Amino acid sequence: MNFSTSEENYIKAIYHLQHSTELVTTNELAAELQTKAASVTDMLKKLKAKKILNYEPYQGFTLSEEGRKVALGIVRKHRLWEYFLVQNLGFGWDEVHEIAEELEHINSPILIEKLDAYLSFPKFDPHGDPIPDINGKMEVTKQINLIDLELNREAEVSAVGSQSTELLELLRHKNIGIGTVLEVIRKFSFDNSIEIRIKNFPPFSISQQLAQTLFVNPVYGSTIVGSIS
Amino acid sequence: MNFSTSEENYIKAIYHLQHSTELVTTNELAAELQTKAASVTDMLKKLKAKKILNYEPYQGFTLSEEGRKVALGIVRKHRLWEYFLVQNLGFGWDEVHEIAEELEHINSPILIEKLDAYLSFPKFDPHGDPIPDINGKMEVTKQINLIDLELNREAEVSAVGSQSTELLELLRHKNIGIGTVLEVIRKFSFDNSIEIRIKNFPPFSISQQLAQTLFVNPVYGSTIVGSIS
DNA sequence: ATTAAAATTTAGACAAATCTAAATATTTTT
DNA sequence: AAAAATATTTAGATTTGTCTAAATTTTAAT
Ligand SMILES: [Mn+2]
Ligand SMILES: [Mn+2]
Ligand SMILES: [Mn+2]
Ligand SMILES: [Mn+2]
Repeated sequence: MNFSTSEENYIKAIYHLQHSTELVTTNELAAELQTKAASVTDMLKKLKAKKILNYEPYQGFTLSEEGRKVALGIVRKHRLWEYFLVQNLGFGWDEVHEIAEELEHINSPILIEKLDAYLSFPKFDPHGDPIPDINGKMEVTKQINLIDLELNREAEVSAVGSQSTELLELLRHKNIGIGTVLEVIRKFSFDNSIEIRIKNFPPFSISQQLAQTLFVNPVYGSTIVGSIS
Repeated sequence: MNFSTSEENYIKAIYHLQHSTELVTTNELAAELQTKAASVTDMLKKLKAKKILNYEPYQGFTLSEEGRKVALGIVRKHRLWEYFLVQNLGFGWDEVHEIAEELEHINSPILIEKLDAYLSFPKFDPHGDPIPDINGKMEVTKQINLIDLELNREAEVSAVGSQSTELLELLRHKNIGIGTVLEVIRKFSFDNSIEIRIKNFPPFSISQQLAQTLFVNPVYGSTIVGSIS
């Protein structure tokens, strides 16, 4: 089965929304795609007819098994192209999302397999998100939100929770990227800001909003103040 | 000004048709795009309104100066992507046209400039066609049609006149590609077939139809039987 | 349990791109 | 120069994707 660019954008958006809330609602999807609820309803009917969706009027919806496979295929294309743009063409990680948003709709399975091989089968995109393989399988990372990282525990930034230009611009300014090793020095309850230190740099503080979009992997064996042995 | 995929396909097709006949006609364009004359007329009005076309009803049409620039931009994208697909991803030169037909519509000037640099600014695509630079300038080759090549004059295949799968499949079977050095041994007036020899291989003959789609550059200083000095 | 608010769907309209069939203009043949 | 053939345009319909406004359903509040 083939899908239009518009259908693909809906399918991918539903896939992403399902990660937070199991059952997706019409308004959520309309907000995500910056369109109107009525347009969403129209597309829901269409996708249900194509057996991509489990959907009953007024009851919310989820992707069918088939729909999930389609979504993973689009995510795979998106993230492989992003990897190519950053690693090969020299784009910054904050410049590639819009372009990948177009490239993900190029329809050529053989192209994607050759691209994947050319890139040596990368497992993560420039934002730390896992790239599904041709069967839809991808690495699961046991990453945690920076908010939940214990004090004085070194951790490596593994992913960011949004691709907005504004966020990526801020991260660039603060010299935080995928792979950055940092630790949390203090947490301030007044505004939930936290003070962090990047390895070999002076500490500085970041807002709660920023901390919430950062995901990290604690570095194995790093010093935990007060821990025994 | 921005253009839809459909508008871009029309603009590029008109550009290509103008190479053979200065003034393009509605039916020619309809045949080229495999659509109906009525659809073409609709689009002609639209493109004229956007000042892309010189067009008066019933009188044929040509691209305006602006239209030519737009066309060259699309051709540039198409050929750069083809070059990438063959040189970097390992596609055969007969497999890339359809994919480039999609990729040429990705809208990101910076992407194309970075791709061009990544490929080291190639001057010709895998079919021997010149790649316009960012200003629309491209190398002009003094290539001639194989039909017009004098006997026993070595020449290098520089371009093919069509990207049809059928043609490229036949060329592959006969081991003819861009860069192949060959000479014409005999011409048969019965069916206008010609006998050629690829360097270091036994001679064989090709049909008139095939010879007409091949363009060659005579090799400088090659032996011309019967020529003086 | 009603009422009010919010979410969702339906109805009807619109723009883009296409098509078929009919009308009109141009070119070619007699 | 008229008739026939061909090319092109117009008229009206269709599909896809979108929108606004109205109707309906669900959820939350009194
Ligand atoms: Mn997209
Ligand atoms: Mn990404
Ligand atoms: Mn195209
Ligand atoms: Mn080409």
